[in-house]
Amino acid sequence: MPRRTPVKIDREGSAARRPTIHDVAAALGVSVTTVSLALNGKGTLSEQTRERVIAEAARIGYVAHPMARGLRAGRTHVLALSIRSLDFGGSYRPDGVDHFSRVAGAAAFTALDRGFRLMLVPSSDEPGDEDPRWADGYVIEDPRSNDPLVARLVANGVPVVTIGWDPAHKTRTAWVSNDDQSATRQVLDLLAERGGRDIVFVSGTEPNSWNDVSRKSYRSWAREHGRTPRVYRLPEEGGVEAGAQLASEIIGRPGSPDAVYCQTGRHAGGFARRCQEMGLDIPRDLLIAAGNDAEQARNSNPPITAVDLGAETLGREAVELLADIILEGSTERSRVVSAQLIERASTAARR
Amino acid sequence: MPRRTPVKIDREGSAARRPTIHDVAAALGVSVTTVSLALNGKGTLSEQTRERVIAEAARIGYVAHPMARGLRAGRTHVLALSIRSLDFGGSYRPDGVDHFSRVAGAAAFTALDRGFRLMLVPSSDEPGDEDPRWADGYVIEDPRSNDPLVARLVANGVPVVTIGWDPAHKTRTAWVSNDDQSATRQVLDLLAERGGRDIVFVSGTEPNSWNDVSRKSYRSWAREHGRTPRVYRLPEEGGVEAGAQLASEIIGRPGSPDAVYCQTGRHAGGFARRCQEMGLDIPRDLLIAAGNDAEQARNSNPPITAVDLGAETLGREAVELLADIILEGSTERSRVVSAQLIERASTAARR
DNA sequence: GCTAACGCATAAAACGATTTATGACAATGG
DNA sequence: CCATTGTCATAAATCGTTTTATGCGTTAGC
Repeated sequence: MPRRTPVKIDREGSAARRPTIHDVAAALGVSVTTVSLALNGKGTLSEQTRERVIAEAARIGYVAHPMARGLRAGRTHVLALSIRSLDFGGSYRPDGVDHFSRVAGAAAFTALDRGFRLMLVPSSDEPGDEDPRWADGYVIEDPRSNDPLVARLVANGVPVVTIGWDPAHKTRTAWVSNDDQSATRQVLDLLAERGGRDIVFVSGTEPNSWNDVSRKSYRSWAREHGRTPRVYRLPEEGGVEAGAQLASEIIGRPGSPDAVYCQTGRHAGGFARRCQEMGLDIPRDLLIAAGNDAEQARNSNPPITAVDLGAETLGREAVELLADIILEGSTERSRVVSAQLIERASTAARR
Repeated sequence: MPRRTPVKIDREGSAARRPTIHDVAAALGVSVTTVSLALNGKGTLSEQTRERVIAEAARIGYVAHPMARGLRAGRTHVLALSIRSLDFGGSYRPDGVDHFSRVAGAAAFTALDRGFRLMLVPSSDEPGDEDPRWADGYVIEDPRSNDPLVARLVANGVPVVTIGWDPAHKTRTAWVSNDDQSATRQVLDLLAERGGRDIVFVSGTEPNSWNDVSRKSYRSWAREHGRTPRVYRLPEEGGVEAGAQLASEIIGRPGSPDAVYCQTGRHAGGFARRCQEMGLDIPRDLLIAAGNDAEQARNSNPPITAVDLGAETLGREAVELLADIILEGSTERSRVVSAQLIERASTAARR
């Protein structure tokens, strides 16, 4: 006996009832098992039956109920994206939003391409937020060192891909990242080539791999080139103001540098502006470069040389990798995305 | 007979089995019905029983399986966000990303506060993309005129809140928006007050309410003030370049304006830069203002006066409104979010 | 003392798919 | 002619909830 006679009394309500697998089965006079098997390419069915089912399903616009499918099969076809650096101590941080949105946008599109939808999970560090029944896998952007969210997910056996890695546990998850070391050296080489003698490095304070690796690379580069490393650390949240503040403190004093490399674009923007207000000419008196290509770098005057981390590529590759792991059981562990050094007027050759 | 003896043989697999409603029921020796009723605040249960259930659920960390709940109750506890202006003709547009990300970020956080999660739905205009079984409601940012996605959703009886409204059907959905008319007039008043005689208006080409209303407001303002309206329309995708291009075409020619109001921040940034390259001083020779507070406005030199549309507020209010409609059956139709005029050096009084 | 009402809890039927185990029938082999 | 094998399809169990309809004692009403 069929479980329900399919639609005699059609509800008049506003929300139209979508066709179910039973409707397809009934229309063809086959069982729901057959329909499911045909649509999922499983079981042993004659090619002819399979085609008939597929055609009929398309005709009446049948799409499996996502919740029903998720419940039974344990696959939600949802990927979760957690932007760690966006949320800190529970409060929303509107800065740094440029990079985030590019990653999220690209990730969302890529997910769709691979048959997933992307869910935003602002990471509140509260247990329960990472419920594995919601998503088939997680992308975590800029995990912090010893990230608790990552730890819980991994412990629960949920596939995770990080963008950048947890500095305390590089091997715990698959990851996608730039080659931050070579990017850093490339920038420093450029600054040196353009006449930078005393190059100061300004880093952020978040304990993520981008900050870590870049800082280490700067130190070793300085050592190799017989220069004394000078590193400052500015909180990312400080933004443009923090950069300006630092400039006030070190420019025009004894030991004032002739070149600055700020990892954070906003810091670079603020630093540059303050220097100009103090009467310096960029690039004549001071070379300046930024470690990410934020709007502040592009739109400063003069525009600031910057590293384009390829936010879109990072987002896309992270999702691709995650999809490969989930769908194909890939054991790939990491992908390196190439960063692009964009030379602008702030490091132009001095005439 | 209980449906299943709860966990004797614990699977050794990696993915830990989460406790179900049956586990809670068994631990207390009550029925699953009781547990469900207690947890959802329904039915007639003694206060004592209710509390015992709640306590036990908390103790073992029970959280309802989202898919099971979604299937049975028809509520997914998911809100979908579609950024119409981000996707056009199937290709991802990285520009305009600043506003998008702020809206999305704020929306995601607000959704969590109201017990929802936010799903990103890049709107490909393909039927099926808007499957109402995925989300309890939709937020649609900057719908186009006669937006097909909006139409399908409304036809299916899905709750929709738009940010800005569909110019062809303002009453079809609930919406959240700035008061674009008063914002426009405020900017124009400022420009006039600072000595702008010949004020040109530069609009975008997307058929959304922001563009529509602002343009109309400019026209009526001009009429009221006895000035001849001059409107240019630049594609949003053109970005900074388009703005610069336009400046080349109209500045320094006969009828060259002494003030410009570009709706799009990127257009304003490009326009300003090109003017300076042509030897003009801002604000002495030309006043300039932008209709949204993009990075390009903030970081130009001099910084450009701009309208802060309050992206975070728009995202937050849209979700709040949608949640009120879904959760409380609210019949509220619209909320107006106040925009902030931010005066900067580009419209400073001329000495 | 009998019925009605009430308070509290539950059994069982959905929701819409996937998966497992099984069956019907035709063809093949000895 | 019976047993074996293979092909194709299906019935029924299951995933974990919510909801509907029902039951069982106890108290109240007359």
